[in-house]
Amino acid sequence: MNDVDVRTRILDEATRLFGRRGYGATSVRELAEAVGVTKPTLYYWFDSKEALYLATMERHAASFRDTIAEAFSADGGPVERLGLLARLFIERASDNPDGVRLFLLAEAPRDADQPQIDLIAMHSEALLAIQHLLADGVASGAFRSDLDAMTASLALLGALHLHVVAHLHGMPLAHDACDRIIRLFLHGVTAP
Amino acid sequence: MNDVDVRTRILDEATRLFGRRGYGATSVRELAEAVGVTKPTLYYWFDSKEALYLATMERHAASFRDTIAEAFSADGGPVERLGLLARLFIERASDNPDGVRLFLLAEAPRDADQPQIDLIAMHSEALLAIQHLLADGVASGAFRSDLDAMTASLALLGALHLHVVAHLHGMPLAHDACDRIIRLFLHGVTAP
Amino acid sequence: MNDVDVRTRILDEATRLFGRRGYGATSVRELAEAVGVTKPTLYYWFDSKEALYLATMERHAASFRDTIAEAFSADGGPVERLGLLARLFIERASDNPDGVRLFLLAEAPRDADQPQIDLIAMHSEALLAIQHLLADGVASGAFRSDLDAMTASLALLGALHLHVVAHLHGMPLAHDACDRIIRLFLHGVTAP
Amino acid sequence: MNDVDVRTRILDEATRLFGRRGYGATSVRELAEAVGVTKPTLYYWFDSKEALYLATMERHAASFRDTIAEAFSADGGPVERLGLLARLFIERASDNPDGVRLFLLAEAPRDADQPQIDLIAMHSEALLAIQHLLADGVASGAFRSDLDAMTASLALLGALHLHVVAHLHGMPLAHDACDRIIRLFLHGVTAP
DNA sequence: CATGAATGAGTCTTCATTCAT
DNA sequence: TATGAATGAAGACTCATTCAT
Repeated sequence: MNDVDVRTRILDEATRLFGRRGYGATSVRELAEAVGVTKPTLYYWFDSKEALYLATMERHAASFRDTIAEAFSADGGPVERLGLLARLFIERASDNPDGVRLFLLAEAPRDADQPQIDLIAMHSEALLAIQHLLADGVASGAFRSDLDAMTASLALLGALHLHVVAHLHGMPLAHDACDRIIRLFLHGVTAP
Repeated sequence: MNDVDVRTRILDEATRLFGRRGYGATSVRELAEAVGVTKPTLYYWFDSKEALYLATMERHAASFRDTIAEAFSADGGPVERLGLLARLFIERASDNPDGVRLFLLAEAPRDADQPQIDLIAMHSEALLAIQHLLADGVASGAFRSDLDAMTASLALLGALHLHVVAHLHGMPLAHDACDRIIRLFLHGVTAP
Repeated sequence: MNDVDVRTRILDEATRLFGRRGYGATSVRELAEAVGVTKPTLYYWFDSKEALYLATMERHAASFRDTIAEAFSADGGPVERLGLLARLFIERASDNPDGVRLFLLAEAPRDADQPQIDLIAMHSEALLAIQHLLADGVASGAFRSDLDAMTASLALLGALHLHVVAHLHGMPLAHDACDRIIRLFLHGVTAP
Repeated sequence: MNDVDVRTRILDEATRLFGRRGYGATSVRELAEAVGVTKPTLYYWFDSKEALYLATMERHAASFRDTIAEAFSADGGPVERLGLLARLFIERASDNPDGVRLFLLAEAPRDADQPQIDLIAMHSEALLAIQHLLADGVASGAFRSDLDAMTASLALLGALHLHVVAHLHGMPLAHDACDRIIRLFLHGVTAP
């Protein structure tokens, strides 16, 4: 039907459906129908539903890691790079809502039949990057010296995260939303 | 078996299981076995699996609303009440991990068989409360006058949220974590 | 449909179908249709296809054990009791061809998905009984003193077994077939 | 991989797997993997799974027929040739357990999807040979004149058969097991 | 000769739900 | 109130087989 190769089309549909319905609520039949192939074809390319799920997650985890790495290794001071990271985070997430939903639905600790994927484990790369940038900023005197890097990194990532989630739920995102978040992160709410 | 009434025991187990496995992955049989009753008994108390799910969600949404209201209507200035809200948010979430997971797994937009429950809709009460507190603070001159309440409320709630999630994933939570979050929220990371 | 209880009807059909097609070639769907119930009903009574198979085997193994015990504990000398055992063996087998086929198809050592049931293990009760009777006969002077009980018991049981198998394949069985087998077993083929 | 031609390797593996799992429980995929070829290759050499099964059976039936013919046409009197037949029967069966199992699993009358192969039909060559030898013995005065050839042939073959089956199930076989069987067959169990 | 890729029909099993008691 | 027994529909997965290359 399509020109893209079958494996990729399967992964694309898996992202979409797992992201919308969740792992348990997405049936292999639905997946196959959505791709336009038969179930055995799907099993020809992936060993099991679980293997397909993990492959889907891994594909997006990799792209997420790239985004982080890109911002982290960019030129500029800590402030600029934090801004870039925020911008990229929100941009990529907005461009790829299915991928985001995929990880949102995997967010909770779970057991039994849903394969173990850890949003926090995945986010921890971003957390580490942010913590590094913060440390750089403290070293350069840009950030307060008593800064608690863990709290701050969780706060920034949480802020970005919830903005994306709200956006996915229909809230419009101002064109300068990132700037606002970063500005808040830098200066807080207190009146000068 | 237990002395608590059946309906409550069903709701408790539903919270636990829906929160751990998700809606789709939790079977009515498992639920009945976990409660120690037969399936028809379960259907005697709740019309359907979906009705049980909604009741479970509602019970925790109500308790969440109470928490927010409690903080909102407390005595003290905006800063103190923000601090109280943060403390209560994290306290109650830590005390009730199953309830938190229940909403985490429902976080994504979905269709088909999972009943519509909206984390953002639920959080929006907290968002509104925070925005009110922020507006009070702006009015009283405690917060900067150009404060963007939406951004700030999402940022604070996101920061709290991610702390809780990280905690659920095993990260230890410092006894003064809330204070740190609030302090950061008030003053930002920039060196004075 | 029938008056007999469902569990028994399932076991009856399972004997028939497993005995005719073998374990692997008999589908749960076929079984359910043959019984006149739905598949879930079948799973209500038995945990799995394998559990049903084992229960079916056990039911007939028990009846086989009873037959052996009946002959073994009858009155009379070794010769008479051997004759009775032979007669019962062939009678019961002829009356219950499905049960016999069930064990015939299970005869080979197998692995993987077919549950382990051992024709020899089952026959070994008969072998032991025969060996006891032979030992009694040797003690009483009826049988030759240098008799090899293992060889003789395998020979007698094998002779009976093959007669039954041939009968199941359509060979008519003379009314005095048992007598002939026993007579041959007692005196051999050599001319006096 | 091997030097033997593909067709033969396929037949060898088919003997092994059909003999261990049975026809229905052996999948074409397993067969292909065991041989080390792809499924289409297997279909290049054999028209279908059933055709492969029949070819496998036929190969061993032929070797069985040869064994019988060899004993039957040997030199010596009826007694010697009966002994030879017994020895060859047990020898060849012990040397080729997979082939024996192949026929054991096919032993039961069946319908539907398992191709019709008849252990009795196959054994009947041996039965006829034995009956001929017995008739020779009666004619020569070696065997009793009122001998029932059918009963005796089934008895001898059954005795041999069960010894082989027991051996396949792990029972050790005495080096002179054949002699003991034949001696018993000739003289019976009765004390002289 | 051999294969990578695909399929329609089937496998065993579990689902949420119901009904007579 | 509660249950033992049952069901239609669907679950994930595998079957023997084919076809273009």
